[in-house]
This record gives sequence, C-alpha cells and structure tokens, in this order.
Amino acid sequence: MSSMTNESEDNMSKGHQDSPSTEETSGGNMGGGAHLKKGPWTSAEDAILVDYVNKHGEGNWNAVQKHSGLSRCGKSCRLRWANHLRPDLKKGPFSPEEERRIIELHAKMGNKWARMAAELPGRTDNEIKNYWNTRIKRLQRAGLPIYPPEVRMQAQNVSQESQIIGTLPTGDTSSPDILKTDNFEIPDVGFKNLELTRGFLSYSPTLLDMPASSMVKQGVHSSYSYNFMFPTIHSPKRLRESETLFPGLDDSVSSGLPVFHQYVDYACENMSDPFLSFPYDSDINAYDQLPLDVISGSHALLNGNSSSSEPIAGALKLELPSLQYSETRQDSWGTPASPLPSLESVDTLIQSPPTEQTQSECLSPRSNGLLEAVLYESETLKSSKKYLCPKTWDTSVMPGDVVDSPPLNPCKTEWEAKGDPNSPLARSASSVFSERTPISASSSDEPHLVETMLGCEVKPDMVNRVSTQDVQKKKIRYQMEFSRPDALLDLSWFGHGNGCVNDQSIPTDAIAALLGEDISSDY
DNA sequence: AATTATCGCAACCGCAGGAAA
DNA sequence: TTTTCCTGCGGTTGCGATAAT
Repeated sequence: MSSMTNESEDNMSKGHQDSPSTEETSGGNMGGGAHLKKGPWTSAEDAILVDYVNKHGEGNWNAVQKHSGLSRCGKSCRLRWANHLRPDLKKGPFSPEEERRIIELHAKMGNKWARMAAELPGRTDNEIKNYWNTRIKRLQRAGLPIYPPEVRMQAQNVSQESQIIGTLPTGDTSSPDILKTDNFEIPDVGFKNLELTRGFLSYSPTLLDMPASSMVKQGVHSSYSYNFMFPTIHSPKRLRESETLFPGLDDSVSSGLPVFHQYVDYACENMSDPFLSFPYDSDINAYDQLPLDVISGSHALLNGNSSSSEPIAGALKLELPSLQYSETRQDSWGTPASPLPSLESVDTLIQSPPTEQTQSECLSPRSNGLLEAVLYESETLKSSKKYLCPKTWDTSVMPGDVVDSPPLNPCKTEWEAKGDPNSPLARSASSVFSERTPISASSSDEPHLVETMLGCEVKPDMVNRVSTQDVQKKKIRYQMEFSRPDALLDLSWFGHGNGCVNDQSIPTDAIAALLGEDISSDY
C-alpha cells in the first residue's frame, strides 16, 4: 500500500525516528561516533547519495558519510541505494510473471532473497522478501498451505517414489538443529524435492521423524513441538468459512498420491457427510504427512519467517520464525505415531478453520503444474482481498459438484477464504508451548491413542472429549498430535466410504456442538 | 464518524563471510 | 595466523495507510 517509497520526500516528518538526533547507528560498522540519522530518507539525502554514487561508484559505503556529509551509516546508504535509488530498479507491483518467478525461485532456493533478486532484474531482495512474507502471512492466516496442493502432491509423488526405491534415509530426528531450536523451521524442501528429486528426498524423512522423537523429546523442554501444530486459533467467522470440506475434489488428485487415495476417495464419496468437516481437519494431518507438505508448506511459512534457506534437503533448520506454521506438522509424516486424524482436528475444528491442507489437497483437482498452481494461488490471493465466502463452497460444493472450475479454483477459494485473524502467527511459540505443555504429561496416552486411532476407535473418544470442555479438547488435541501415526493412518481413520467414521459414528451433533456452529446447518 | 485491526513497505539490526592489514 | 573492517544477507520492527467494525 502506501508506501514510504517516496516518502523520503515527505516523510521526513513522519513518524519514524528520523530525527537526526537519533542515535547512532547501530552496531554496525559504523565507525565513528558521529550521530547517524535513522529512519526514512529525505529527498535531500537521496540526492546526496545519488550524487555521491554517481561520482564515486557503488561500494565503500562507509566512506559516503565521510565524504558526502550524509549522516547515515554505510549500511543505511547501501540499502537505500540498493533498494530505492538504483537507476535500474523496477518499481511497482510484481507482475504475474514476476510472481511466478518468485515462487519458483523460492521453491528452489528457499529464503535466499538476494539470490532471488539476482534472477529478477530490477527487483530487490527486500521487495521479494516482503512480497513473500506477505503472501505467507496470508496463507498462514488462512490456514492454507503455502504451496498449492498440487504442488505438494507432486512432491509427494516424488518422495514416494524415492521411498519405494529405498532412497529415503532415515530421518534424523535428533538433529541438533531441530532439537535445539524452539522454532520449527520448515525447510524448503518441498519444491526442492520436486526439482531435485530423490537426492533430496531424504529431507522429508528427516522432517517426518522429527515429530516422533523430537517432538516428544522436546515436548516439555521446548516449544518446538508446538510448532508442528497448527496454530489454530480461529475465529468463529473463520470457522464458518473454512468449513468447506472438500470442495472440488477430483479423483485426479488422488492419482498422484497413493497414500492419499483413500483419503481422497473418501472425501469425494463422503463429501456429503456432515461429518466431513471433521475429517476435513484431519486432513490436515494427512496433509502434513506428505513430505512435501511439510516441506513446501513449511518452506514458505517458515520461510516466511522461517527461514529455510537451503534448498536442499540437507539443510533442515527448524526455526520457528514468527510465522510458524502448523502446517508443518511434519511429524505426522514420518512418525509412526500420529494418526490422528486430527487431533487438532478437534481443536481445529473447534477453533480453527478447516484445515488448509486437507482442503487444499483435496480441492486441488486436476492440477498439475506446480508453478501454475502456485501462481494461481498467488493470484488468487491477490484478488482475494475480498474474501469470498467459503460458505459458498462449504455448502454448495460437494464432491459431485465440483466442477467446472478451473483446476485450482477450489483451492483458491479456500485459500483466500480462510483468512484468519487469529492465525498461528499470532501465537507465539511460547504460548503454544505453554498451552501444550500438558501434553507431555499425558504422553503416556500416546501409545494408546495411536492404536486407537488406527483402530478407528479414537473417534469416540474424541467425540466424548470434545463434547466436554475446552480443556479436554486441548488435551485431546495434544494427545492426538503426539500420537499421530501417519497419514495413512489418518486416511484409514476416515475410512473409505463408510469407514471408520461411520463406524465410529461420531455424532454429527456432537461435532456440531463442538464446533458450535454451522456444521449442521451447512449441511 | 470513530475506533480497531490488518496490510504492506521501508528501514533497522545482528550475524556471517571475505578481504585487507 | 590473527585481528579488524567492510559488505551483504536474512529476519524483524515500526509506521502510515487502508479496511473493517
């Protein structure tokens, strides 16, 4: 929006601390103790800097202050020049092509803004970074995966292949990084995998494993595990919006994912099921389970903040940037433990919007192009300022309906629709941690849960608990998360067709009660 | 119309790597 | 070889603008 771009001219007066008096610079390398101005640049300062650069060329930024009289540190001068004054800068919003390129590059490089900028003439790393972070925020808020489902699917396929091949290395759960960090960084693996292929697949495993061991280990010690979870704080409003279940599922989608098959089918077949919403959430888990997801989603997210920087699988940093995404539930992915359909689900359902992943995945019908998908997404977001009502979809879109929308449409809608003010972002790791701490305590339940989940018996339990109080809900959620086995399990949980769900017979009412809302009404 | 929440951008901060002394 | 300085990078913060309530 508005920007301070030109602000330099007028904004001196604006807030920022532009008071010259302001301190000296930061720590940097500024050498002298002169008072260095901070805050927005004025047009006069810009002129001085431009003049200086024209005469002396770029570089030697610390000399600028000395020779030009500018009360700005070298760092600041360099930034100003690089981000705003360089003659070759391309101003204005990113074009669709640029956006596409950014997504593509991010998939390849992760948060390597400078490198990405090098690939985009006229664009700065800061611009790209801001663009990306903004995008991620939106998605996070919406509870959507950063990368479109399609993308994940593809990635999934790739990873699966690798698994089959036996290339998957064992994840190193105890990776130092992981363990030591509170933050969960989502690696950029997703795309990487896609492009890089198997070599990187290893990456997924790692992530997967994390949950199991890392989470548990860290459980009490750190908030790390929490990061995996979806933040899930969703306003009621969101809930509604998100209720969409599997709007336009398309079989094609499933084709890519063997693992998901059941799930997909289920979704398609049962869209009408009131209970869908529940499963829906669970998807998330399933979703998470996908390596890509983990990767992709995380990537972005974390990237978002997360910095995932290494394109390659190898680098899996787990940092939890401010943008922690729950998407990452990588744990689910490799972990044998978590079947949980959604544990979060419960909670999620209650508090949060439907899950992103699930939806998206399911939604993404025929998409095939990774980039296309991504792009699509980005565009969607753009246009989405007006959130569409998911409701539309929720109710109206049923498996059979799906339809004629462009491949990604469904996703798109959801994508946008899910904006949630209460998103994960808002949650701090610590808070989450505290919230979940109890889990560890209940860890004992994990085994049990896992089994149950698999056996489809979980549901009842869940239901009961759910119907109880929030505390219990949380508890369940925690348990579930920790216990969740893997995606497959989740799928099974849903059961094919009439599967477990029915068997479990989780009362729709109960769910509705849980959600406290519209589920029933929607259906 | 006023207030609050959210968005997007520019700038700052700290760290790391490389070069020079 | 070690120390210091400079540059660049990525993450974070702060602020104005805008949208929503």
